[in-house]
Amino acid sequence: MDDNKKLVEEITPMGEDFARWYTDIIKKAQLCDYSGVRGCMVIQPYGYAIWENIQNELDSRFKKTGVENVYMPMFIPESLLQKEKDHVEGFAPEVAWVTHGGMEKLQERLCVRPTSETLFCEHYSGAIRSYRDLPKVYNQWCSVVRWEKTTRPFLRSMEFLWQEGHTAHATAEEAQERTIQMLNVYADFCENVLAIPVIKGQKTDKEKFAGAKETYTIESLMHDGKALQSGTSHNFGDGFAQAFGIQYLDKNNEQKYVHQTSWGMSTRIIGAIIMVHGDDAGLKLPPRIAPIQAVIVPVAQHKAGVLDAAAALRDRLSESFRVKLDDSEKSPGWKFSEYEMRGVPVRIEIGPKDIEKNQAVLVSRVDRSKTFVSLDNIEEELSSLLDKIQQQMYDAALENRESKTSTAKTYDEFKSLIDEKGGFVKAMWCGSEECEQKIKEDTTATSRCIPFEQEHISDTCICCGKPADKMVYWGKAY
RNA sequence: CGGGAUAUAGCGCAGUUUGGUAGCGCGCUUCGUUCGGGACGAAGAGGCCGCAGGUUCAAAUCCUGUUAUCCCGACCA
Repeated sequence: MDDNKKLVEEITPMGEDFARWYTDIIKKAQLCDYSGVRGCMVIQPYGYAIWENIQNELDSRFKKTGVENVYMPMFIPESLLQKEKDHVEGFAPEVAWVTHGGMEKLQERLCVRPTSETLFCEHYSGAIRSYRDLPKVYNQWCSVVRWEKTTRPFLRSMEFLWQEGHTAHATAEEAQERTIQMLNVYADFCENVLAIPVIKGQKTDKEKFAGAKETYTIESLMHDGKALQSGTSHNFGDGFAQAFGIQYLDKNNEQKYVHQTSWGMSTRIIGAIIMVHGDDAGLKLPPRIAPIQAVIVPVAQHKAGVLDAAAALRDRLSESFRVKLDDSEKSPGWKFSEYEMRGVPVRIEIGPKDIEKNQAVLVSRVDRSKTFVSLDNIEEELSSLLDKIQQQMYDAALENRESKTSTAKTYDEFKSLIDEKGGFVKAMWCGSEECEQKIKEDTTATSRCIPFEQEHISDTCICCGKPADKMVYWGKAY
């Protein structure tokens, strides 16, 4: 076929208008819909199915590290929210308040949780008495509300789904270990399940979470060269413990404050999947997260035996894969485009000619390559094709990130790279917030992270020229 | 929260300047022919013109207000 032919007329090409491409994909793939509630989205079955797969994959990884799931209230009394000073200052501008219960004005207003540190802390302050009660390694799956000024589907909505893990430990070392452990879980999940390569590192003081001692992050790069914080893990030290009085008696009968962590990943990651992998033909889902891994499209389905063969194939493959048979009356060509647009990794065509030869056609979403495979060993063929696609998608994402990552030695070079090339720019930083602020004002780029994998680019700060020993990833971010 | 734009059938739009019977394309329903990259014909169904006020004999159209969405900034997962 002619590769230049635009199959899906409704999708704005990425190169023309990336923001529009993004919303086109979401609408056409039926991931979510707008609702009558400002800034809140209706997550549709296909989008929610992706979230359920994310939940399953993450949750099982969490549980292997000893995490237990709980559920906390969605309301936080104002007095409770205010116990930790930095935390409340960080979140106050964007919380929603409940002021009335029925007709009655409340004595104390309640905020709708923007995050649940305070609730976990209050619970821990009562539940922890002795070192024998530690560690507490809790997580909850829930939604939170932040009163955002501008919103975009998945990337920033007023209510969003996420998980938030909150732990309490006897020692600072143990808390730090847990912080990094969970960051590694997120990184492993992104790279191996979502096929999204990430940069692991630490946030600067300016960018860290309200109330945290240290914030760690995984940063990924979208197709348009903008960065997206894809997961975070915070070490709170004993700051919250002091504010909330969370103490335990250690083996020597001494009162000690606990050390805490929190970590989260949200439906925002679905935005990353779209923007890292998608192309002008639509969404492209990594096989390990795709709600439909293979769609069976019967060809000439009115002919005797075709639908039966397709249904039999579906039943067989459903034992090991997430498979859908589309036996609707749409033409095959329509179905090809439709499932391509919705990002299904593999299409399986089966028609009279195939049935005669005991075969089916596997078509990859990545490059539309066709393979004719015998029905005798189609499970093996499909399985290896899905693995291949998963790997190809990771490789392509990595290549895109590498091609959009550069190094700057002078400030002029830095500014022009940020401005013209975009992507990540690696540069040395002295550690001062003034330089960070100036860079942001000059370029709108922010520090994404101080990566664990450091490189020595030069001896001096890209901005002020003073001695610098930290290499930082900079970039424009979502 | 500032600056700009939009809201008419499920989706995409015309109609608004100059007030006068609600339109087009796609989709949807039924029947027939089709089927290996978005098939074709015929016949149908579908609207309080975002919402609330106002002006007028008459409002999708003019005036207020309001809500939602999009784009660009500032703020944020």
